[in-house]
Amino acid sequence: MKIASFNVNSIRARLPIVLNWLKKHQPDVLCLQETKVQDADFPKDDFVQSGYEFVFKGQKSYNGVAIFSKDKIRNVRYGLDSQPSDEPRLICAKIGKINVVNTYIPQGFEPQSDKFQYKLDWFERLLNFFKNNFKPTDLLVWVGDFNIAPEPRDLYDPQNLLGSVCYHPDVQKALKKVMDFGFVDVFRKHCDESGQYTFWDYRLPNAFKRNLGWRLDHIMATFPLAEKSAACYIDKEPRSVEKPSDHTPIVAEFKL
DNA sequence: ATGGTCGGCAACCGA
Repeated sequence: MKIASFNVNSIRARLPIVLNWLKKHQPDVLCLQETKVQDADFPKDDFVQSGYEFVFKGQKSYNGVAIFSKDKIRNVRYGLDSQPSDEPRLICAKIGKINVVNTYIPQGFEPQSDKFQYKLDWFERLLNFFKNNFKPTDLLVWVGDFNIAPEPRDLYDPQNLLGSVCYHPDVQKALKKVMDFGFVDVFRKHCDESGQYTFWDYRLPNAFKRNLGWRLDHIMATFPLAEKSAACYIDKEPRSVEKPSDHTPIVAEFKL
């Protein structure tokens, strides 16, 4: 079972990249974030030949999530179970034996803002979502753009960037509380190296070339599922084509 | 070298 997560920064702008990536890697499940399209305009027709079924929830301009799967997608739910439910930020579904939760967590703008508090609250509401709907013993995978680099080795300049919205003590605490539900960072189970990033800011000149990045996209699994993980890696190849997303896919393989 | 991020969507917002 190969499952991947990719913040595409507009599914329409990234159509060829996503189609090629599916064809080449043949993941069982691909979770997307920042599709940036309302449901009526989702490019369904471009995926009918792909061999995948898919579910999605979006809005005009911002946010938006989708799940592609070879296997049947069951028990689909959108959004948190508290208000505001933020449907374009969370899809939950069951695929095979696995429960999949795909999240696009709020970025937080800046630490002294309402949006930052909203981000912190979002982690807390997500923890309640997990508590209400799952047990730590379930086969559950939580993936997506979390907008947090968990540790110093997960961003290019931890000393100078400490306190920014995606590398902030309050967000680290918020993430840890959710992890304490019973999640394992699958990437870190398989790789100790620093400099392994999934995001490079467009605004920083030659950020990718200089590897000035952040590890913001994650695959977390409950212990019984993490035990079955065989590999986890970041695929930087989609950064080498024309018009790349600012993020790149992360992939995990499970022996089920 | 006379530039200097993207995408959406139509003036700026969000990342």
